[in-house]
Amino acid sequence: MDSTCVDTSLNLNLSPSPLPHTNATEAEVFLVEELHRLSGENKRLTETLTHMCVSYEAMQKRLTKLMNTSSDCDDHLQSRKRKAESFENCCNEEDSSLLIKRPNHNIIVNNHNKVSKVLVKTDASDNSLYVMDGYQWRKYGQKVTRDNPSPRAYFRCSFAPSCPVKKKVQRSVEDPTILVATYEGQHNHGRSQTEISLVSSQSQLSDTIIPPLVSSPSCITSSSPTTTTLDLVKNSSSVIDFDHHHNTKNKSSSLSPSSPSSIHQFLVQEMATSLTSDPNFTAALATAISGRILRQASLEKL
DNA sequence: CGGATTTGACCTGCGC
DNA sequence: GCGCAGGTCAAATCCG
Repeated sequence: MDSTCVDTSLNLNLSPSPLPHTNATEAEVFLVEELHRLSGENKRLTETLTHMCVSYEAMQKRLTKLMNTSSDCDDHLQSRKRKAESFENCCNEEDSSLLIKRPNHNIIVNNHNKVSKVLVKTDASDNSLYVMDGYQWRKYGQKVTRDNPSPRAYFRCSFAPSCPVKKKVQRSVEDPTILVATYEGQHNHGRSQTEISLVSSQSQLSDTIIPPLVSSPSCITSSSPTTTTLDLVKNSSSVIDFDHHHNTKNKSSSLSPSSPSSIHQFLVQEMATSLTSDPNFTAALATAISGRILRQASLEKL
């Protein structure tokens, strides 16, 4: 991760420069103060980013460790019964899978088996078994299982049979307001615009997770160590699109929905969330964007 | 009318 | 071999 960490320091030379004029004008004083302020802000952002890089590295190490030990979990998949037990164990023991927590949902990913589990908190009044995750699903069955009074719904990706992904949704025994969605396989296609719109509205309403989509965390980092705010803006656009997906088609984005890592996807989302919830970052982003727009407008005037 | 959902029947694998 | 339970199929039904 070190290689992908962004050095956002502006390397601003704040030492008193040998100005040609002996008396600094008011504008120059203002500019120096502004530079100081931006430098401080940039420092804070750099620290935040460094902290996130460290966290990511720790998670990456843990994931590697877990994947090495997941072969034990494979042995449990020999029989259906044991498979079910194994999955329950995976839900209960953090050591057998990666558990990622968010306010309204958790994701438990067993990468080795390409099975992931998403816990979605729903309203108590909501009896549906539908988890809006950005993909289009076709329900092909429902069954009441022995260990859970609530029925389990079976979904196939609507792109089947070309897309092999299946999903099972069942309410949690412990907490019926929690929907447990189990994903098997990985999508070999992206999401349609309508699906993206659904995600957008859904994420605003109930903060539902978007599962096995994929991206590399490097997409929010810069290849240039001297990249400044504008590059950050450029690179983060796809991340923000991932979260909000308004009306922009993002086919050329570095985010490839069919890449194979839901964990990376989630980490990107986490980073995007952290960044966009940081008032300093959003302020800097707004400044950069508005500055760019103003510059463009002034260039067009000329 | 076509696509999506529902739901009972059927299939399959496992444990005894 | 039988029963059980999870998973899938497909006809019926619903809905826009």
